[in-house]
Amino acid sequence: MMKLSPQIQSFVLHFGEMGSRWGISRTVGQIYALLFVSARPLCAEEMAAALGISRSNVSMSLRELQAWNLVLLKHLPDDRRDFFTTPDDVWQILRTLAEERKKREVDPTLAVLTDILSRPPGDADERFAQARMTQMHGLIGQLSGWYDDVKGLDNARLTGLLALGAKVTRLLDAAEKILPRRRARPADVVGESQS
Amino acid sequence: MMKLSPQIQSFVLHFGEMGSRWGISRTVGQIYALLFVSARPLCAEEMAAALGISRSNVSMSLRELQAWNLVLLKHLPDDRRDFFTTPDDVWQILRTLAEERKKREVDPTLAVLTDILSRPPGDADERFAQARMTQMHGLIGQLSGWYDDVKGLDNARLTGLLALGAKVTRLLDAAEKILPRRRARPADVVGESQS
DNA sequence: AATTCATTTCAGTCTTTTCTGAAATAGCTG
DNA sequence: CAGCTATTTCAGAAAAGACTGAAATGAATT
Repeated sequence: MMKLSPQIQSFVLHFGEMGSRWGISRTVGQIYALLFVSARPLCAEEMAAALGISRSNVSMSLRELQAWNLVLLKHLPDDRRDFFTTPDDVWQILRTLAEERKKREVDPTLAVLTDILSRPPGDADERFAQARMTQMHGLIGQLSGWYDDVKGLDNARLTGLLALGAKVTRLLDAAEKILPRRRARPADVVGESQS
Repeated sequence: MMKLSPQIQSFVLHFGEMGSRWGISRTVGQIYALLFVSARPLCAEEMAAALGISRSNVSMSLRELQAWNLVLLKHLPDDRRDFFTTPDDVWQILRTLAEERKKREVDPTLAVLTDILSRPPGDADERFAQARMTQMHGLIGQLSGWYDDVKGLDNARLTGLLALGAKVTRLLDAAEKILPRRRARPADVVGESQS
């Protein structure tokens, strides 16, 4: 069934499991993992053999990976078959993943919230519910804005940003002392309990 | 089945759908959404009625939400029933979500990678695979480190950090000019294509 | 210790998702 | 265009997951 080295097999199986925790199927996760660690592009037949799954399953899974932009189609000279790889810059992979997940999860949620909040609340319960949704909308909006701001950074700057981490706040604190800024709009901070 | 106002119903149904895209079931998503927008704590019976699902399903879903630390158990005076709410600080909810997802997804992956990379590679293919896994390990390690660094920040600082966004890099660039730092360790940047 | 009310458990059913094999499609090549 | 070879599609089978009702458990009250 699987003629993979134990190490690669562990990796592939783990990604299969993880796939289930995300929205993707076990097979899609396994195929991605396999391509990721493979030294050369693979054709569908090879993947089916390596993972012990049907040819048609590979076909469907690859289609899904392509929809996620996680996989690259290559053509070898004098070979009609389709070969596949993953992009090799892991930072780029991260960007793609973030972008796709935002598109599928964050944006629709923001849209639903915006729509609901545009309608006037009926009774007190609805007014409360809208207040809560406003908080959530504010939070997601801020995260989304931060992401848009940061997604264009190149690898070096991204690494730098991460390395800086919480140290940034020293600057913020310093700035606060010098020019005390007005607080964030109430709607965005309602329910704040820590601080 | 559902005697909820249209607005709340939209919200609840959307979270049900989203739940499926995550590792959680539709029902768990709906219950969470319902509690989130509810002005007062709800008991299991009420949730079952509002969502048109069985009492036992509510019980199991609540158990799962508790495992995620996403829900709070309350007791009302002179009432034996268990009532539930969500924490009301959305930033705290975000922290909890991040923490739990890290625990379930990131940490196990890091463990698997560490284990595999501790074994000596056999042939050239395994050497390549390990190089790839090293890249991934480096990336996840950096993200994980950043998270650990940032997770303790209070709401105000977190907001500030997000608001700053990419602007931080100006500082990084400035620092770069003044004291040109040595590049990140090769293992962490192999395969870098952008920059 | 019997009653009442709430929660949990779980075996079985139902639903949804994933996977397969066979057939259809597509694209070369002679 | 006939013959290959590779890919895609899709109806149904298989597997996984979610949900229910009934029974068990627990906890408070009389």
